[in-house]
Amino acid sequence: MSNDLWLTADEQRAWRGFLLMGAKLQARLNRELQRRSGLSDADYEVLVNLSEAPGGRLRAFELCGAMHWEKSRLSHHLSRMEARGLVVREGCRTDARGAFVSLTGQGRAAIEAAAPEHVAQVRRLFFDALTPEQVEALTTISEAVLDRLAVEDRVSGRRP
Amino acid sequence: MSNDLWLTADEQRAWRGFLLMGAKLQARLNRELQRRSGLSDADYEVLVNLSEAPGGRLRAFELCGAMHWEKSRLSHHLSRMEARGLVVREGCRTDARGAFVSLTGQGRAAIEAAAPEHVAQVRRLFFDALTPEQVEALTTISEAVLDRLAVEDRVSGRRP
DNA sequence: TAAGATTGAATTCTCAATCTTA
DNA sequence: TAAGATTGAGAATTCAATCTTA
Repeated sequence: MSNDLWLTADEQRAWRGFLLMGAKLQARLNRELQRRSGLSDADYEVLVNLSEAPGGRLRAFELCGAMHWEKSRLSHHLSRMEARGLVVREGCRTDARGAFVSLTGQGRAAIEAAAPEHVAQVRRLFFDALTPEQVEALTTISEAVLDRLAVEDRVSGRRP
Repeated sequence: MSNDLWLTADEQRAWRGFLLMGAKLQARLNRELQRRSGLSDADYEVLVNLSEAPGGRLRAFELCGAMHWEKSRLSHHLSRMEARGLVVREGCRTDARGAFVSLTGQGRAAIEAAAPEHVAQVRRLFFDALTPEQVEALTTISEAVLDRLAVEDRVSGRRP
Protein backbone atom coordinates (compact mmCIF):
# COMPACT_ATOMS: atom_id res chain seq x y z
CA MET A 1 0.00 0.00 0.00
CA SER A 2 1.50 3.29 -1.06
CA ASN A 3 0.99 6.39 1.01
CA ASP A 4 -1.22 7.75 -1.74
CA LEU A 5 -3.87 6.27 0.46
CA TRP A 6 -3.20 8.74 3.24
CA LEU A 7 -4.05 12.38 3.40
CA THR A 8 -1.37 15.04 3.38
CA ALA A 9 -1.32 17.66 6.10
CA ASP A 10 -2.95 20.16 3.74
CA GLU A 11 -5.60 17.69 2.81
CA GLN A 12 -6.34 16.98 6.44
CA ARG A 13 -6.79 20.66 7.12
CA ALA A 14 -9.04 20.97 4.10
CA TRP A 15 -11.11 17.94 5.02
CA ARG A 16 -11.57 18.75 8.68
CA GLY A 17 -12.31 22.37 7.92
CA PHE A 18 -14.88 21.39 5.36
CA LEU A 19 -16.62 18.99 7.74
CA LEU A 20 -16.56 21.46 10.58
CA MET A 21 -17.93 24.26 8.46
CA GLY A 22 -20.80 22.07 7.29
CA ALA A 23 -21.64 20.88 10.78
CA LYS A 24 -21.50 24.28 12.45
CA LEU A 25 -23.33 26.07 9.71
CA GLN A 26 -26.13 23.55 9.71
CA ALA A 27 -26.39 23.52 13.48
CA ARG A 28 -26.56 27.28 13.58
CA LEU A 29 -29.09 27.64 10.77
CA ASN A 30 -31.31 24.93 12.25
CA ARG A 31 -31.24 26.51 15.65
CA GLU A 32 -32.23 29.91 14.31
CA LEU A 33 -34.93 28.48 12.09
CA GLN A 34 -36.43 26.52 14.95
CA ARG A 35 -36.29 29.47 17.29
CA ARG A 36 -37.77 31.98 14.89
CA SER A 37 -40.45 29.93 13.19
CA GLY A 38 -40.89 26.63 14.98
CA LEU A 39 -39.82 24.67 11.91
CA SER A 40 -37.08 22.07 11.75
CA ASP A 41 -34.83 22.02 8.72
CA ALA A 42 -36.69 18.93 7.55
CA ASP A 43 -40.02 20.75 7.82
CA TYR A 44 -38.54 23.69 5.96
CA GLU A 45 -37.28 21.61 3.07
CA VAL A 46 -40.61 19.87 2.63
CA LEU A 47 -42.48 23.17 2.65
CA VAL A 48 -40.06 24.85 0.24
CA ASN A 49 -40.38 22.04 -2.25
CA LEU A 50 -44.15 22.04 -2.09
CA SER A 51 -44.40 25.81 -2.31
CA GLU A 52 -42.29 25.83 -5.47
CA ALA A 53 -44.41 23.15 -7.12
CA PRO A 54 -47.41 24.08 -9.28
CA GLY A 55 -50.53 24.13 -7.13
CA GLY A 56 -48.43 23.61 -4.03
CA ARG A 57 -48.63 19.85 -4.45
CA LEU A 58 -46.34 17.03 -5.38
CA ARG A 59 -46.41 13.27 -5.51
CA ALA A 60 -44.70 11.69 -2.53
CA PHE A 61 -42.04 10.03 -4.68
CA GLU A 62 -41.26 13.39 -6.29
CA LEU A 63 -40.66 14.88 -2.87
CA CYS A 64 -38.42 11.93 -2.03
CA GLY A 65 -36.42 12.53 -5.17
CA ALA A 66 -36.11 16.26 -4.61
CA MET A 67 -34.92 15.88 -1.05
CA HIS A 68 -32.98 12.63 -1.39
CA TRP A 69 -34.94 11.07 1.42
CA GLU A 70 -35.96 7.48 1.92
CA LYS A 71 -39.63 6.98 1.34
CA SER A 72 -40.22 5.71 4.84
CA ARG A 73 -38.62 8.79 6.31
CA LEU A 74 -40.86 10.99 4.22
CA SER A 75 -43.95 9.03 5.13
CA HIS A 76 -43.27 9.32 8.85
CA HIS A 77 -42.40 12.96 8.57
CA LEU A 78 -45.52 13.78 6.56
CA SER A 79 -47.66 12.11 9.19
CA ARG A 80 -46.24 14.45 11.79
CA MET A 81 -46.61 17.52 9.58
CA GLU A 82 -50.14 16.51 8.68
CA ALA A 83 -50.99 16.28 12.37
CA ARG A 84 -49.72 19.84 12.76
CA GLY A 85 -51.88 21.03 9.87
CA LEU A 86 -49.00 22.00 7.56
CA VAL A 87 -49.75 19.55 4.74
CA VAL A 88 -52.47 17.14 3.65
CA ARG A 89 -52.35 13.90 1.72
CA GLU A 90 -54.71 13.22 -1.16
CA GLY A 91 -55.19 10.20 -3.39
CA CYS A 92 -54.14 10.23 -7.03
CA ARG A 93 -56.78 9.64 -9.71
CA THR A 94 -54.51 8.39 -12.44
CA ASP A 95 -52.48 6.02 -10.27
CA ALA A 96 -54.37 4.53 -7.38
CA ARG A 97 -51.15 3.50 -5.64
CA GLY A 98 -49.95 7.08 -5.47
CA ALA A 99 -50.49 9.92 -3.06
CA PHE A 100 -50.29 13.66 -3.50
CA VAL A 101 -48.98 15.89 -0.78
CA SER A 102 -50.42 19.41 -0.64
CA LEU A 103 -49.55 22.52 1.21
CA THR A 104 -52.38 23.75 3.44
CA GLY A 105 -53.06 27.45 3.93
CA GLN A 106 -51.33 27.16 7.23
CA GLY A 107 -48.36 25.43 5.62
CA ARG A 108 -48.05 28.16 3.03
CA ALA A 109 -48.28 30.82 5.69
CA ALA A 110 -45.57 29.06 7.69
CA ILE A 111 -43.08 28.88 4.84
CA GLU A 112 -43.79 32.43 3.71
CA ALA A 113 -43.19 33.68 7.21
CA ALA A 114 -40.02 31.65 7.70
CA ALA A 115 -38.26 32.00 4.36
CA PRO A 116 -37.11 35.64 4.38
CA GLU A 117 -35.46 35.34 7.76
CA HIS A 118 -33.85 32.06 6.83
CA VAL A 119 -32.47 33.40 3.59
CA ALA A 120 -31.15 36.41 5.47
CA GLN A 121 -29.34 34.06 7.85
CA VAL A 122 -27.77 32.18 4.96
CA ARG A 123 -26.60 35.46 3.54
CA ARG A 124 -25.24 36.71 6.81
CA LEU A 125 -23.49 33.55 7.89
CA PHE A 126 -22.30 32.28 4.55
CA PHE A 127 -22.28 34.62 1.58
CA ASP A 128 -21.24 37.70 3.48
CA ALA A 129 -18.11 35.82 4.52
CA LEU A 130 -17.10 35.03 0.94
CA THR A 131 -15.93 36.90 -2.14
CA PRO A 132 -17.75 36.36 -5.45
CA GLU A 133 -14.70 34.43 -6.62
CA GLN A 134 -14.95 32.13 -3.67
CA VAL A 135 -18.63 31.54 -4.30
CA GLU A 136 -17.83 30.65 -7.87
CA ALA A 137 -15.00 28.37 -6.80
CA LEU A 138 -17.28 26.59 -4.37
CA THR A 139 -19.88 26.03 -7.06
CA THR A 140 -17.27 24.43 -9.28
CA ILE A 141 -15.97 22.32 -6.43
CA SER A 142 -19.43 21.06 -5.54
CA GLU A 143 -20.14 20.15 -9.11
CA ALA A 144 -16.85 18.30 -9.43
CA VAL A 145 -17.48 16.22 -6.32
CA LEU A 146 -21.09 15.55 -7.30
CA ASP A 147 -19.92 14.39 -10.71
CA ARG A 148 -17.44 12.08 -9.09
CA LEU A 149 -20.14 10.62 -6.87
CA ALA A 150 -22.45 10.16 -9.83
CA VAL A 151 -19.76 8.30 -11.76
CA GLU A 152 -19.09 6.08 -8.75
CA ASP A 153 -22.77 5.32 -8.39
CA ARG A 154 -23.05 4.39 -12.02
CA VAL A 155 -20.01 2.14 -11.88
CA SER A 156 -21.09 0.28 -8.78
CA GLY A 157 -24.63 0.02 -10.08
CA ARG A 158 -26.31 1.94 -7.32
CA ARG A 159 -29.14 4.43 -7.36
CA PRO A 160 -28.14 8.01 -6.49
CA MET B 1 -36.55 45.29 2.98
CA SER B 2 -34.06 45.50 0.14
CA ASN B 3 -33.50 42.54 -2.11
CA ASP B 4 -30.08 42.19 -0.57
CA LEU B 5 -31.93 39.71 1.56
CA TRP B 6 -32.52 37.34 -1.32
CA LEU B 7 -30.07 35.10 -3.08
CA THR B 8 -29.03 35.71 -6.65
CA ALA B 9 -29.31 32.89 -9.15
CA ASP B 10 -25.59 32.23 -8.82
CA GLU B 11 -25.84 32.17 -5.07
CA GLN B 12 -28.73 29.73 -5.21
CA ARG B 13 -26.71 27.43 -7.40
CA ALA B 14 -23.77 27.72 -5.05
CA TRP B 15 -25.84 27.11 -1.94
CA ARG B 16 -27.84 24.17 -3.23
CA GLY B 17 -24.77 22.59 -4.73
CA PHE B 18 -22.89 22.96 -1.50
CA LEU B 19 -25.70 21.41 0.54
CA LEU B 20 -26.17 18.58 -1.93
CA MET B 21 -22.47 17.80 -2.06
CA GLY B 22 -22.32 17.64 1.73
CA ALA B 23 -25.37 15.44 2.03
CA LYS B 24 -24.42 13.00 -0.72
CA LEU B 25 -20.81 12.75 0.31
CA GLN B 26 -21.72 12.04 3.91
CA ALA B 27 -24.38 9.54 2.96
CA ARG B 28 -21.99 7.71 0.70
CA LEU B 29 -19.07 7.66 3.13
CA ASN B 30 -21.31 6.50 5.97
CA ARG B 31 -22.77 3.74 3.90
CA GLU B 32 -19.35 2.44 2.87
CA LEU B 33 -17.97 2.70 6.38
CA GLN B 34 -20.91 0.81 7.82
CA ARG B 35 -20.74 -1.85 5.15
CA ARG B 36 -17.00 -2.42 5.36
CA SER B 37 -16.42 -2.19 9.07
CA GLY B 38 -19.70 -2.15 10.92
CA LEU B 39 -19.00 1.30 12.33
CA SER B 40 -21.26 4.33 12.06
CA ASP B 41 -19.68 7.70 11.39
CA ALA B 42 -20.33 8.58 15.01
CA ASP B 43 -18.49 5.44 16.17
CA TYR B 44 -15.65 6.27 13.83
CA GLU B 45 -15.23 9.81 15.12
CA VAL B 46 -15.17 8.66 18.72
CA LEU B 47 -12.59 6.00 17.97
CA VAL B 48 -10.39 8.34 15.92
CA ASN B 49 -10.34 10.92 18.69
CA LEU B 50 -9.47 8.35 21.31
CA SER B 51 -6.83 6.68 19.19
CA GLU B 52 -5.07 10.00 18.64
CA ALA B 53 -5.05 10.81 22.35
CA PRO B 54 -2.11 9.81 24.58
CA GLY B 55 -2.83 6.41 26.10
CA GLY B 56 -5.95 6.09 23.98
CA ARG B 57 -7.99 7.87 26.62
CA LEU B 58 -9.73 11.17 27.06
CA ARG B 59 -12.04 12.84 29.51
CA ALA B 60 -15.65 12.78 28.38
CA PHE B 61 -15.85 16.56 28.19
CA GLU B 62 -12.74 16.61 26.01
CA LEU B 63 -14.40 14.25 23.59
CA CYS B 64 -17.47 16.46 23.60
CA GLY B 65 -15.34 19.45 22.75
CA ALA B 66 -13.42 17.67 20.01
CA MET B 67 -16.55 16.40 18.30
CA HIS B 68 -18.89 19.29 19.05
CA TRP B 69 -21.42 16.96 20.61
CA GLU B 70 -23.81 17.55 23.44
CA LYS B 71 -22.77 15.73 26.57
CA SER B 72 -25.98 13.71 26.74
CA ARG B 73 -25.48 12.51 23.20
CA LEU B 74 -21.97 11.40 24.02
CA SER B 75 -23.07 9.66 27.17
CA HIS B 76 -25.77 7.65 25.39
CA HIS B 77 -23.43 6.82 22.55
CA LEU B 78 -20.66 5.69 24.87
CA SER B 79 -23.08 3.39 26.63
CA ARG B 80 -23.82 1.67 23.35
CA MET B 81 -20.17 1.50 22.37
CA GLU B 82 -19.26 0.18 25.80
CA ALA B 83 -21.85 -2.54 25.43
CA ARG B 84 -20.17 -3.52 22.16
CA GLY B 85 -16.76 -3.64 23.84
CA LEU B 86 -15.21 -0.77 21.87
CA VAL B 87 -14.56 1.55 24.81
CA VAL B 88 -14.62 1.51 28.60
CA ARG B 89 -15.33 4.21 31.14
CA GLU B 90 -13.07 4.74 34.11
CA GLY B 91 -13.24 7.13 37.04
CA CYS B 92 -10.87 10.07 37.39
CA ARG B 93 -8.62 10.27 40.47
CA THR B 94 -8.02 14.00 40.48
CA ASP B 95 -11.64 14.99 39.87
CA ALA B 96 -14.20 12.63 41.28
CA ARG B 97 -16.94 14.09 39.12
CA GLY B 98 -15.09 13.20 35.96
CA ALA B 99 -14.88 10.12 33.78
CA PHE B 100 -12.24 8.89 31.42
CA VAL B 101 -13.12 7.09 28.24
CA SER B 102 -10.58 4.53 27.03
CA LEU B 103 -10.14 2.57 23.88
CA THR B 104 -10.26 -1.18 24.44
CA GLY B 105 -8.05 -3.55 22.47
CA GLN B 106 -11.06 -4.35 20.41
CA GLY B 107 -11.78 -0.66 19.87
CA ARG B 108 -8.23 -0.04 18.70
CA ALA B 109 -8.40 -3.02 16.39
CA ALA B 110 -11.65 -1.73 14.95
CA ILE B 111 -10.35 1.74 14.16
CA GLU B 112 -7.09 0.42 12.77
CA ALA B 113 -8.97 -1.90 10.49
CA ALA B 114 -11.43 0.74 9.35
CA ALA B 115 -9.26 3.80 8.89
CA PRO B 116 -7.24 2.93 5.78
CA GLU B 117 -10.31 2.04 3.75
CA HIS B 118 -12.16 5.08 4.96
CA VAL B 119 -9.32 7.42 4.11
CA ALA B 120 -9.08 5.80 0.72
CA GLN B 121 -12.76 6.53 0.16
CA VAL B 122 -12.32 10.16 1.11
CA ARG B 123 -9.49 10.37 -1.34
CA ARG B 124 -11.40 8.66 -4.13
CA LEU B 125 -14.66 10.51 -3.71
CA PHE B 126 -13.37 13.92 -2.77
CA PHE B 127 -9.72 14.76 -3.33
CA ASP B 128 -9.37 12.90 -6.58
CA ALA B 129 -12.13 15.11 -7.96
CA LEU B 130 -10.32 18.34 -7.09
CA THR B 131 -7.20 20.19 -8.15
CA PRO B 132 -4.70 21.31 -5.50
CA GLU B 133 -5.88 24.87 -6.11
CA GLN B 134 -9.45 23.87 -5.39
CA VAL B 135 -8.41 22.14 -2.20
CA GLU B 136 -6.63 25.28 -1.13
CA ALA B 137 -9.60 27.45 -2.06
CA LEU B 138 -11.90 25.22 -0.05
CA THR B 139 -9.66 25.47 2.97
CA THR B 140 -9.79 29.25 2.79
CA ILE B 141 -13.54 29.23 2.30
CA SER B 142 -14.09 26.97 5.30
CA GLU B 143 -11.95 29.16 7.47
CA ALA B 144 -13.76 32.30 6.36
CA VAL B 145 -17.17 30.85 7.15
CA LEU B 146 -15.98 29.42 10.46
CA ASP B 147 -14.57 32.82 11.39
CA ARG B 148 -17.88 34.43 10.56
CA LEU B 149 -19.71 31.92 12.74
CA ALA B 150 -17.29 32.49 15.58
CA VAL B 151 -17.79 36.24 15.40
CA GLU B 152 -21.56 35.77 15.38
CA ASP B 153 -21.35 33.50 18.39
CA ARG B 154 -19.29 36.02 20.27
CA VAL B 155 -21.63 38.88 19.46
CA SER B 156 -24.78 37.04 20.48
CA GLY B 157 -23.07 35.69 23.57
CA ARG B 158 -23.28 32.02 22.69
CA ARG B 159 -20.87 29.22 23.14
CA PRO B 160 -19.56 27.69 19.90
C1' DT C 1 -23.38 28.06 42.13
C1' DA C 2 -21.35 25.87 38.44
C1' DA C 3 -18.91 21.90 36.09
C1' DG C 4 -18.88 17.07 34.72
C1' DA C 5 -21.60 13.57 33.69
C1' DT C 6 -25.83 10.43 33.56
C1' DT C 7 -30.76 9.37 32.98
C1' DG C 8 -35.52 8.99 31.03
C1' DA C 9 -38.92 10.52 28.00
C1' DA C 10 -40.09 12.30 23.67
C1' DT C 11 -38.76 12.98 18.87
C1' DT C 12 -36.74 11.59 14.69
C1' DC C 13 -34.54 8.38 11.57
C1' DT C 14 -33.43 3.72 9.60
C1' DC C 15 -34.36 -0.88 8.33
C1' DA C 16 -37.11 -4.56 6.98
C1' DA C 17 -41.65 -6.19 6.17
C1' DT C 18 -46.01 -5.34 4.20
C1' DC C 19 -49.84 -3.76 1.36
C1' DT C 20 -51.95 -2.31 -2.95
C1' DT C 21 -51.98 -1.49 -7.67
C1' DA C 22 -49.27 -1.14 -12.50
C1' DT D 1 -42.48 -8.55 -10.63
C1' DA D 2 -41.83 -3.96 -9.66
C1' DA D 3 -43.42 0.81 -8.20
C1' DG D 4 -45.59 3.78 -4.80
C1' DA D 5 -46.42 4.18 -0.35
C1' DT D 6 -47.28 2.88 4.70
C1' DT D 7 -46.21 0.56 9.05
C1' DG D 8 -43.82 -1.00 13.26
C1' DA D 9 -39.81 -2.01 15.67
C1' DG D 10 -35.36 -0.62 16.89
C1' DA D 11 -31.54 2.80 16.94
C1' DA D 12 -29.99 7.40 17.43
C1' DT D 13 -30.66 12.23 19.00
C1' DT D 14 -32.47 16.04 21.75
C1' DC D 15 -34.38 18.13 25.79
C1' DA D 16 -35.01 18.77 30.46
C1' DA D 17 -34.22 17.06 34.90
C1' DT D 18 -31.07 15.05 38.06
C1' DC D 19 -26.99 13.67 40.65
C1' DT D 20 -22.43 14.40 42.53
C1' DT D 21 -18.49 16.99 43.52
C1' DA D 22 -15.51 21.59 42.74
